[in-house]
Amino acid sequence: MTQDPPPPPSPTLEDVARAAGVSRATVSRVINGIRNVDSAIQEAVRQAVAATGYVPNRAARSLVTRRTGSIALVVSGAGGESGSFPVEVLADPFFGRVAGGVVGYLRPRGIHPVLMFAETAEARAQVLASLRQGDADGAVLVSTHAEDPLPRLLAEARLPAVLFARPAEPVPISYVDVDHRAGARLAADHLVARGRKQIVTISGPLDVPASQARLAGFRDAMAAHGHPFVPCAEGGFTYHSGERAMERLLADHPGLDGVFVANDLMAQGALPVLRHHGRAVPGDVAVVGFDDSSAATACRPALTTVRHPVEDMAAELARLLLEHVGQPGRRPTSIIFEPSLVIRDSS
Amino acid sequence: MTQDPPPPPSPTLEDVARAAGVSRATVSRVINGIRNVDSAIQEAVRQAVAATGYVPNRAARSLVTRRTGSIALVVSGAGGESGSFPVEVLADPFFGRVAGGVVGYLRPRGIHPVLMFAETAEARAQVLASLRQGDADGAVLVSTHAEDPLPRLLAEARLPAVLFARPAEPVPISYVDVDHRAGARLAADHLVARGRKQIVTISGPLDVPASQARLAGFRDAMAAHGHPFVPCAEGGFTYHSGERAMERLLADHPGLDGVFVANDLMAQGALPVLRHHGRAVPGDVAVVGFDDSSAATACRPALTTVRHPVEDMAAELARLLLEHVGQPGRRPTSIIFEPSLVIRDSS
DNA sequence: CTGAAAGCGCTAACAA
DNA sequence: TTGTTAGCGCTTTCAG
Repeated sequence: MTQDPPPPPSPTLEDVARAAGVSRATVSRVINGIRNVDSAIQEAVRQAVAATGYVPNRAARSLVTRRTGSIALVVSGAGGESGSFPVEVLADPFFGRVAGGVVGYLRPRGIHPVLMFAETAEARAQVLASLRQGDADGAVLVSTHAEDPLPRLLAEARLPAVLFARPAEPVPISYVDVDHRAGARLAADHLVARGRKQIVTISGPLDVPASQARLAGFRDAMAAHGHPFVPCAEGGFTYHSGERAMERLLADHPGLDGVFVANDLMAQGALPVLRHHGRAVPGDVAVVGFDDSSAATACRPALTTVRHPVEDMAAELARLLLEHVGQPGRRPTSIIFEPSLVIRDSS
Repeated sequence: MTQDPPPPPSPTLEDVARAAGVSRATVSRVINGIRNVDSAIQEAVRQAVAATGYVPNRAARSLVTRRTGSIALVVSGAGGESGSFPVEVLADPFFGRVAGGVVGYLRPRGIHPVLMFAETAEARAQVLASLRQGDADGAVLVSTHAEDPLPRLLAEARLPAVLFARPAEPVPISYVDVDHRAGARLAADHLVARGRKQIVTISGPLDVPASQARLAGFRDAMAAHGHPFVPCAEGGFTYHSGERAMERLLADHPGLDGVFVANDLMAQGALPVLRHHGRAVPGDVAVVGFDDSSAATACRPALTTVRHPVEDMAAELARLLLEHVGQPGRRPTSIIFEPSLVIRDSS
């Protein structure tokens, strides 16, 4: 057993107060930026803080304020029985963007998110308990699947929470989302403007509201352009599902000359399949993705895609959550962002 | 201003004690699983806990135990001046695997990591302060660049911390790493066994110890096979840098028939370049990657690669950290994992 | 404008 | 085996 000298106890408010020759209360006021403190004293306190190397103790503060000052970033959804859910989710570029947006907003405010996963009933219970116990003041939720029970559970527990994307069934909870229909319309208009005649689409999983909206929006827009029927192959938002869907479409509609793929990752999978079947992109087939994720620029050719402002949305979500934490009675709000078309080389 | 009725105050130990007809201390003992409590009483307490819906208050507990019961997952390194560091890092499949491994170990133990980023001096200071004020009991550090000052800062502050990968300069801190040289040797042996004669390599950034070790290990093994000189193009572990490096190598060594790429992401970038230049893989050129990340199976053809057991390593790292948190004086340890070769279609 | 004092909910001696 | 008690470090009335 090795032993180092025990670390010196860190200074407390009391120590600072003594060094500054004032009371604990005064030091506390200065530290918390409360006005009504003589500026000479403020200065003295600041010096004492610097001299002692004082850092406020979070636990003590939380105990009295009943706030932890941190928030949870919860990834929820129906993961398989495998224990690998966290790995899969974290490797998803979409999640990375959400987390990045949340962190980007929170960090300047000195708060670090607590990462939690809720893919099983047990994990959800753990998350709920964690929040009730005060691991965080509220939660930013990202669901990977529809029908996620967690939003409702959080709302019922009256825990501050906000959602990335509209829930499948209405739940009294704030959320941000992108206008999926409008995005799909952008893609449709673009493919038609490029003179494509046999246009098909690869959708996301149809139990997800976002997938439904993208498909419906695309079909509506195509109908308005005089294409009442658009063949569709359902994918699962993964690279491999994109490959498979493209294979199916090519088999059923060999003459296709335009594809709208409901996310970039599937489009990344579709591209090699097209090439393998001798179709040049964009020469023979124009491809439009959705998201404008890192996959879009990793593709060859680089993907024309509908930009989903995920980072901005996530930042707004974090802002909303902090607002809810600050005013517990606040009514839920939803904010819808507008997508835009990013034209690259695939169409 | 909307108002809901204020939420009922959550029950405290005192409430449970009253309901069970015992003292706070006894309830505390039961909750913390301390023996020496009459089983009848234990049962009564459990019932009272269930009846009241009691959840222990973390802040109060931390205040006295001087433990938060959570750990920080810190991503460190020299990010650019852009504020997008978190987004970039989180989108990296490698980081996802590390985080997944850490979470996989921690979650069954009821602890959720706090996510922090430390790419600038300011951010590092914030991380240090955060740890000192008790946002977490210790830190798992993942550095994206060598010469990261954070490991040393943490060691000097005597904060429990562990590292993924050996630091560039020695620092008294525990870490896990893979045997990079051995992995590179595996790749060399394999390419030679496949009958390749003009073998080249794409290395990672050479200021990173891991990159140096992979390159050195590869060259040593090739030398042992009678190839004293192996051309190398330096990359930056990114998709695009892999493309560029492959272009350079092809220009300088048009006859190359085998490539060892120091990570899968760069290999994923190299593959389309080879195809574009009319080289079939593995027919004309055999390609071997490193990491066995998700990129390896997303490639076409699927990548033969050196498996880097990142998740297992990360889990071990989390275990090590908890050990250090538990015994503050504990000496640093390092654990080296063995890589293995995963043969797929690219060689 | 500043200080004194109470107490947040819990654990850990120490007594019994 | 159980209960009593003293704080952990901080914020926040309430006096002054």
